Amino acid sequence: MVKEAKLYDIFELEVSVEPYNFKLTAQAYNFSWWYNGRSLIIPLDNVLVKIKEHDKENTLVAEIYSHNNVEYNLDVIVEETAWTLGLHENLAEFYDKANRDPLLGKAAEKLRGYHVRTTSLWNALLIGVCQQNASFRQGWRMLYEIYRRLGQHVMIPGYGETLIPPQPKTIVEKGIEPLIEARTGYRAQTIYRIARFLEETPSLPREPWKLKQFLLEVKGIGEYTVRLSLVLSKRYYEEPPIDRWLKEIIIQVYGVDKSNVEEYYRRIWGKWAGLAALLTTIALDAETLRKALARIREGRTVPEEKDKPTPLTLWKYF
DNA sequence: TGCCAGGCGGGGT
DNA sequence: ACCCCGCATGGC
Repeated sequence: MVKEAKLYDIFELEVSVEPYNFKLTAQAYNFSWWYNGRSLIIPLDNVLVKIKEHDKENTLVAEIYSHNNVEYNLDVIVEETAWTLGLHENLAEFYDKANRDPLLGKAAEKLRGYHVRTTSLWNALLIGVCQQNASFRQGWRMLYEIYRRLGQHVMIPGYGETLIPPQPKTIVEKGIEPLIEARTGYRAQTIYRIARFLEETPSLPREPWKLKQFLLEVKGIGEYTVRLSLVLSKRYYEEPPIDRWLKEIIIQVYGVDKSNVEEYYRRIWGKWAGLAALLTTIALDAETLRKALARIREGRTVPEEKDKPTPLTLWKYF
């Protein structure tokens, strides 16, 4: 039985940073539950926020929905929505730098204005774990199966079916079996441990570097997963998530020795390293390493039209 | 059909 | 600070 959400409130948001591209921000690494080509759904703690572009330039219109009677503070919802979309984040310096980069130069033009659309730390960790030792497509399928089985399906008028993603509490209650059924393999144990850890830890450190040390205590969370999760949930870009895939790309593109990859990458990107890493996956359609390297050699370093899911078209398939 | 994929931990040296 | 292996699963 799928519940229907009701409209509670409407507000507008001004896009005051330049560059900013709503479409790219909304569609990248998203599922059809939360993006349909026009509207973006952001599931917040108690409500669902539906956002689309206004006829007026640099303006977004947002509607607040809920499937049960909730109390909420409008100011808090507005602030959380603006944070999720990165409406106060100025990436002009990043895109200017990226324009001059041999790998990201072309993509920086096409994707200019893309911002990280943040998600909760818990969701970000889930994304990271599903990417472990799997292809992009396998990882996102796992995530899709987890959400589909354990999330709460809700109808939004004028949108269709959306989903409130499962919280750690749900995972703890239902145990690892649904995670195994979602074909997560040995990652199921890690996901379960993360859920229990977050349930049992009442307050986490605010500073990213300290938070990182906490999270690394959980068996199954390593450097890559924790860094990616901090990029996706906190916009903490200082420490780039470099996996086997990006490492080999860096070695070949910049001609650095394998022992200096991270040091080099952090030197050229500075405080934008994590964002550059993420943009690289979008630029190359998250192709597996062999194909990604071939595309770089051919100079095809911008997203292409595909008949299969890519970071920008995931929402058309799942 | 055995590899291998956007990792990780545990074990070695 | 390295190197190596096993690990669920799915796709060549």
